[in-house]
Amino acid sequence: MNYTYGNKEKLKSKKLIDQLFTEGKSVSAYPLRLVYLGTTFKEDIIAKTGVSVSKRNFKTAVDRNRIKRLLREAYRLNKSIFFNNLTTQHAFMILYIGKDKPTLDFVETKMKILFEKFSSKISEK
RNA sequence: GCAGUAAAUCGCCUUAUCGCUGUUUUGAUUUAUUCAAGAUGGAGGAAAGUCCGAACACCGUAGUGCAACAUAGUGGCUAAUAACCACCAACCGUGAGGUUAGGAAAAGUGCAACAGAAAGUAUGUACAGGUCAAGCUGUAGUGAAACCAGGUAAACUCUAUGUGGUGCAAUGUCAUGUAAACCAACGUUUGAGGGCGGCACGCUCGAUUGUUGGAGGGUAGGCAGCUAAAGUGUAUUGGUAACAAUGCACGUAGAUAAAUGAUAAGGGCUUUUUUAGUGAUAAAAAAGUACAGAAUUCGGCUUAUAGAUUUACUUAAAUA
RNA sequence: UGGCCUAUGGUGUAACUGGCAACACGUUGGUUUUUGGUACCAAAGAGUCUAGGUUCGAGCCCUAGUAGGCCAA
Repeated sequence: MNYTYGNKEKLKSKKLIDQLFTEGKSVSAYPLRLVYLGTTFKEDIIAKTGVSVSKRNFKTAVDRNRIKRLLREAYRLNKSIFFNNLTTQHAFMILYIGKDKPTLDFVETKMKILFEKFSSKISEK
């Protein structure tokens, strides 16, 4: 089992992010929302993932950092389950849409629901 | 004891598991960095607001005049400031103390609603005094201000002093692209047009050229800048103080869709309740544990902040 | 990171050089109409984003904050 979430797996290219938001599709499980796009990149990994929280809903940087850390933590601990069946490379962006501060348990359960929705949607096609 | 004033300090801790990131050592490799293992660093008193002042970088070494902006008691301190320190003055407070944009109204211009006879182009109501006569004198009345006039400069202005501009998205460099390329019109060595100050003069570059339109090609990532600094702590000396000098010790974050975390357990601290005790206090339970996240770097200021600690000082009324 | 702007009834805007905060739409009530709309008449509704200061007096001047918005490769 691999619980790491290193620099290579983070979504950092501005170009790719722009492409993701213009061409990507999304699924949501409130208060989370996943934007995804099948692409290819050089590194030998299956997915690049980023995380985002709106400044509109959380004014202070401390709250935003806290939520982004929780999202990353939930992704890190569960990603091996999510990508068992995934064969092609993808870019992901996870957005937090809610307005209340969550706990880790809450985020984990929601994220599991979110990726179940995603994988069922992928396998339909 | 209660209440208050001033200054200063701290602002959660420990362990376990799983992670993130900088530096470095060893090993492996596809020779480009990547991977593995080890070692060792990793948010604040405000990191915030961006209100002042600098360092540093570039633009034309940035001259003169006008304009614009800022500051305004005296002295000191500093790299520098509008910050800081001391003193004087005015105002507030019983007091310890606090606040101050605190130059000039005999250079000029303006402003003063309502009320009032009159707010300067000066003028006259009532009562009393007074006179040949007279606002000639006093008081009252209106108002923030009323009779040899004053007020207002956080109104224009004057005086003194100061300010070249733009900011790390500065700037350099590598990569990509046949790209200051190509087409059309107009202008141009008789100087077009530009050079990042608001204007003028002056200065300077200038034919591999300027403006407008058309039709297009790329980049939007990497590296440097980047963290050793007017550095931090401490002691002594000088100074009322801000601060300065000297000695000793330490070597202290560098991310870039943006690291510095998550979870669990335990312990502090505060408040409330219950129980025991004459009481100081002890035990148990519950709740709370703030404001807030580096982004080129420093010195100040301002604002937010649960709670805790220390030192010096004050006493009008009220209580013991 | 750096720079700039705005805030006035429920909504959109005025308020000159500091001197009684105004207008339209909307709201409420009345008249007209068989009823509703239209039209006409009347009324209520703010103390100017917050806190200080200057001034006799502040929406206006000054300082600090709050909220919202804009620009820059």
